[in-house]
Amino acid sequence: MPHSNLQQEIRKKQPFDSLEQEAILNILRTSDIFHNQFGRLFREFGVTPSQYNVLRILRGEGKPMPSLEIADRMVQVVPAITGLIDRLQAQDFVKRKRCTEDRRVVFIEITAKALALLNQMDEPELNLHQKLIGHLSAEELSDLSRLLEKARTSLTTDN
Amino acid sequence: MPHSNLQQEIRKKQPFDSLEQEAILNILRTSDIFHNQFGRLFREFGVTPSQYNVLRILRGEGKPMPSLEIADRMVQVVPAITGLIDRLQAQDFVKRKRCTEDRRVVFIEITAKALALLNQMDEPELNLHQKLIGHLSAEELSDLSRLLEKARTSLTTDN
DNA sequence: TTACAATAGTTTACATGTAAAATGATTGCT
DNA sequence: AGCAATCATTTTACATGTAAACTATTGTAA
Repeated sequence: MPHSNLQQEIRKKQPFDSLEQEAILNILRTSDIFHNQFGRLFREFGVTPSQYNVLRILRGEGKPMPSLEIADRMVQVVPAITGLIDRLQAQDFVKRKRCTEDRRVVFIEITAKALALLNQMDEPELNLHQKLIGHLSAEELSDLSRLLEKARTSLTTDN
Repeated sequence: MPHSNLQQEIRKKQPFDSLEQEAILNILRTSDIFHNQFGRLFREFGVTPSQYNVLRILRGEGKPMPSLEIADRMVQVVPAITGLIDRLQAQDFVKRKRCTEDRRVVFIEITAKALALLNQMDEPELNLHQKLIGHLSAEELSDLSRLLEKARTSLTTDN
């Protein structure tokens, strides 16, 4: 019989090579599944996860931001941000404003339309958070975040 | 001062709305970063993470598999598997074989060339696992896997 | 001041993930 | 036997993620 739930889920015949491999596959798989769930919710409101992410960053910042600074807060590679902003602009969710002091910089500003949409999405999103991991205790959630943050330290420090 | 490391990383001004939100963002972000790291490693060998994933599933199974069964073990939505197999076939990493009994089914078989490539990649991949989360103790890794598996139970049971 | 490096963003090319609809084959039912 | 439902897979259309190369602008140094 399989040792772990993940091993059953992916019908893996052999046990995992290591605890490290198992943990990493668990991270990737859980993320894929959750990302998919959020994608379905967001689609009902006409936006993709990445678009929603950009809008949340802009709302959180409270003022226009250079586009590369937005990209920087996402894991995202630089060139992808351009098309993302293009589509948000086409939907009237953001405006581009060339900076007068440094004409290389493009400031991105969120629109009232987008803020209204986000406002409408806040509760459904909160509900999905609860649905997905509301069954974990506060201690488990804290442990989970702590372990994931520790996992990332191998990369955030150097490299 | 920010309460969590994640809050610093994404330069979020406000604390998280909830432990649930923080945990979910930690899962998504860690996964993105790790996925990116594996992508870079795999690219050195000429394959993408998804392609590598398919080949690993085929090697693990030990015999040809229907394409939808491969898709099923990945989180992947069905239609994406077609193009994925197309490109693997173009690189001589898999062969398509129409099943004679049920002509709807296409069996996918891994080639010796792909097995040789996988063999060559085993050690580098193991090293990357170590590099990424080798600094977590065995207990931490077990806890992490256990918590992530528990997180997924909200979806694997029903829905 | 001119030459060159560094920055901010965009374009291009290609692989992927998602949904909806189409194709071809097989099964179940009358 | 005939035909609708089902199944495995593919096609199409669009948004995203990644790398490499390119443009415009700014900073720096000889």
